[in-house]
Amino acid sequence: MEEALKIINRGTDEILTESDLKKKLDSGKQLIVKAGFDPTAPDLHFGHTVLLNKLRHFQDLGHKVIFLIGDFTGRIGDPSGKNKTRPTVDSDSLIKNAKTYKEQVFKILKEDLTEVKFNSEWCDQLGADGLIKLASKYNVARMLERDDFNKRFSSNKSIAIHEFLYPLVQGYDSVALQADVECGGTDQKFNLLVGRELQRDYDQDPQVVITVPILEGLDGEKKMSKSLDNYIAIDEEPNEMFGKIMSISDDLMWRWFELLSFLPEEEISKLKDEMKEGRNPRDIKFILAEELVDRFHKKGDGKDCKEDFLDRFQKGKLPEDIETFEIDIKNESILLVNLLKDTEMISSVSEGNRLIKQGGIKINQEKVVDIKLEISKGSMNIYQVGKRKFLKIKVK
RNA sequence: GGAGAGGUGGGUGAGUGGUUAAUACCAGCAGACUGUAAAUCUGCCGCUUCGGCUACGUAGGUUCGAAUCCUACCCUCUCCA
Repeated sequence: MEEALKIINRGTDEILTESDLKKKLDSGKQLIVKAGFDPTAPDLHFGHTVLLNKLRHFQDLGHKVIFLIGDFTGRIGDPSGKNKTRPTVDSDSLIKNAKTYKEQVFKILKEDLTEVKFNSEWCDQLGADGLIKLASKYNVARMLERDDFNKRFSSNKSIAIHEFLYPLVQGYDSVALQADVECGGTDQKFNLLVGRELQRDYDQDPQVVITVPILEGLDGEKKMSKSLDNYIAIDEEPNEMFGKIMSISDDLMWRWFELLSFLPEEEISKLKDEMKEGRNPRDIKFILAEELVDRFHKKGDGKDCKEDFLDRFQKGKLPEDIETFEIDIKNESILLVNLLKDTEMISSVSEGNRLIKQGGIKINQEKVVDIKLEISKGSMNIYQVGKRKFLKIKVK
């Protein structure tokens, strides 16, 4: 029991309320743990895993997780309302997205203790009547308690009416599922709490709300998200994943240790001490990168990536597994920049010219200096753009 | 319903008839340095068959010449009712 609480506590921001949680755990029954996900973004990234790990902890304790895809909520529209109406997710891509989710999510969650559900299942039946009834359960003053609503309201920014429906519908999900626990990011706190209120209204035992911190993305400042392109997807190539982890700042590294690593807290503070005493932060970042690559690929991959990384960036070696590309040309030779563009190593001729001027293109490890370099038919070389892009091209 | 503000390159945002492919910042990219794809520094940062071409909400118009002026339309925001 104490042990269970400790596991659940790690890495959470808040538990509301801990005494409720204790009670539920004490009851001995299998708890229903709910978490909602966006139907439009099937690419799970590290940011999502903070939450998924938390769900997994519950499963480890034998509880059941409901992975809720908010297809109905998504249909209402974009809350920030700035752009045109958000394209509605048609049922075909919905099914596809759900499938992708499943493939990825079970890298972390246990399949037999997970149920995937869509909230349209019960929301569609609500109808206008139901929605009105639901809306009557809450009031504007309380809605305005939500921080972002509050800010917008007091600074005269627009708040669309339907935005009020979001928390309500999300809360109604908890009612429909009779959730015991709901987990979400700290930015979801208000919505999660509405669930508690509504459940009480429907004579249910209110859910325990658990919030987890929001993970900062590669830039180290903004929250990790696909739209900001500062994310690492969990199905990213091992070397790519490793490299991206190595590219985070030394400061951000500690935040990631805290939120993503499974290392015991004592170990982490030991590493911090070691760095203060002069251990190279790079080596400490290696530990993090190895652990995460191992987790999302297979054990041992992390080590391979590390060796590869050292070879490439320390010793300047070429990577071992360079892809080979064959291309047919009409004439006896082709301009280097055109060749690179055709093989999509660069996106435009202008970019290529620029890279050559800056010394960013190499053929067989040798820097290219001539913008007008021609590559002749029948050649086979290793081309390098920048530090990371390699391709073996055979010109036929 | 009335009054007003504004829509500029991936983002923020200057520019109000002519060296303006468009200031600046951020992001991005390359190079140097480094025990890291950290930090820092430097450079680049529309496309091109290198002749040019296409760009400042959309469509027209004025002009030798417009992102800058005019007209219409679309969109966003603010204030009053």
